[in-house]
Amino acid sequence: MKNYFKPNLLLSIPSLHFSRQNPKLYFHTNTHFVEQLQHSKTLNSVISIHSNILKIGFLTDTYTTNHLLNAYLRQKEIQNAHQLFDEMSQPNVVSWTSLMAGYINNRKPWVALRLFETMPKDQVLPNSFTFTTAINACSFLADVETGRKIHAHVEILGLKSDLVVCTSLVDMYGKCNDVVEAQKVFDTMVYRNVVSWTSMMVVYVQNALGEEALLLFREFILFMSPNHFMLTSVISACSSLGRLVTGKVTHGAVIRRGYDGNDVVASSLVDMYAKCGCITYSRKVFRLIVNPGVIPFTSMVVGAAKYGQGNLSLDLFEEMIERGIRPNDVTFLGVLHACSHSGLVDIGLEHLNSMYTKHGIVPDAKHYICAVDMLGRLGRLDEAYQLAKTISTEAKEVALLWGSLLSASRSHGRLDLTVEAGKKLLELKQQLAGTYIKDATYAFYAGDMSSCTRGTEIMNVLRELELRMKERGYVSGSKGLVFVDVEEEAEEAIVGLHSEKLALGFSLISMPRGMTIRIMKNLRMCLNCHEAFKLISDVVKRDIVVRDLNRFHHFKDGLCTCKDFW
DNA sequence: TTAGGGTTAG
Repeated sequence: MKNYFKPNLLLSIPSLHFSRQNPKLYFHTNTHFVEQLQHSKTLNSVISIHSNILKIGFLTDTYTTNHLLNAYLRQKEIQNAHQLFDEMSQPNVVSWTSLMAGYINNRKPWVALRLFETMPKDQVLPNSFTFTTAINACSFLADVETGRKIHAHVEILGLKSDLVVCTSLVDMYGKCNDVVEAQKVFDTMVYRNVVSWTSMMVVYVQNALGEEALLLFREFILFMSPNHFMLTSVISACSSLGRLVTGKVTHGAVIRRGYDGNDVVASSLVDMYAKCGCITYSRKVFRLIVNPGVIPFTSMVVGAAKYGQGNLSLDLFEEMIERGIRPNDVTFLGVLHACSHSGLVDIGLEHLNSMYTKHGIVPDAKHYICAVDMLGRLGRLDEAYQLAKTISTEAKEVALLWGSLLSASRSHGRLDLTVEAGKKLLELKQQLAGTYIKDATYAFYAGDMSSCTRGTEIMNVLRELELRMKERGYVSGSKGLVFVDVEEEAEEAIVGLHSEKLALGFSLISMPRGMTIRIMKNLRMCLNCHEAFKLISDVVKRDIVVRDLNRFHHFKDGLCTCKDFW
């Protein structure tokens, strides 16, 4: 703590006058320090105030020291804060909770949990603030087991009526993918506000239950007004469902309420329009952001890449570098995706190499898988295979990797590598066989329906759909029914439509854990859409909400202000 | 009355 003792430039009053024997002076000086700490903006100013507090002997006062502790934490000085905490004669519950929160903000939530366990041994009992902080740590760690234990204590101690504690529980269960438990907490909450409703909506969105999120929102707006946090979640739900019209309506609400200047809201809109096939709208919204940071830029880079506008994607990447915005791992996924789909393999590989050398980002399995895909598409299969063999990652990604190579080998007539990739997929399937459960994942990849457990069944239905479309004059080809997701071929088909008018109306039905089927809007022209949805829902045995695509007729470009559309 | 909850890109 040597750096605490900086020259005292602020106060030079003899310490004699500041003893507790002079309560009035003591109070005023104390208030003075607290005010200074609350307004301290730099580490130097905090150190300086700390030095003055030490001189006058106020460090024995827990209230003042807590302010000092938090001033260090605001400067991200966790080590200094912890040392100060250790030096405190009587740290109270506020000191403990502050330090715990400090560790969470410094990305060390496990230390916060350790402190939480230690507290009672130090004769300090946690309160609702401490519980919220501990639950928050579990949320960061996705540690549902510890979360459940803390939840049990919350029930025992009667903290169940605390709005903030319950909201953090909803959030924690959601981050741990336990939607049922999150919903239980939400349903039994004594009080709810816009934050708790938003938390529950986010739980749904992050667990692929966008429809439930929108239903909850419809309930919410009956008696409360949404803020920008909530509208962002609604937009996010629309993105996940491909609900363009609802997204536009929400955009209208954003503008009417004056939230369109908010970067986070704008980023969610950029993403939503891109996912709904309206890259032009994404660009419009993006260009209205005054100083776009890494997230809106990445949304745009990824969005453009996905819709085949590789050059736009790469231009945006260059622009962000020129502006001094540091890209991250997600940005590079978008860049590699763009190169892959524009045939720019060597440029893509250069970007992959530059990730670490120029930007200090270590590429992970996702980046390498993207590179394998990129090489495979262009027929550089031996390089792709050599690279693929070096990648070790989790099962889901392994399937993606070898599925992609299988598809590329097949289309380039490389029987040897087709067999190799097929073997790898088969091995994986055998490994996973024991873990399959009823109504679980239907992961299947373009050009490889054999890897889907009900692939034949699904293919039969899709063939039937195509047949019926043909009966109504539809000519099969790249336009029309697009049904296989996960792999990019599906997206290429979307790009194949080119016309924004057509791409505007595709509907995306996403189901939990992997399976997604897309139906293009022009299917409606060839086949009764409800019929198509019904057929598919029969196959997958899930309830799919049938969307009335005819509604698209009622909306033209621009914003819809129909409030009750949600 | 110093400490606690929700939003965006893969």
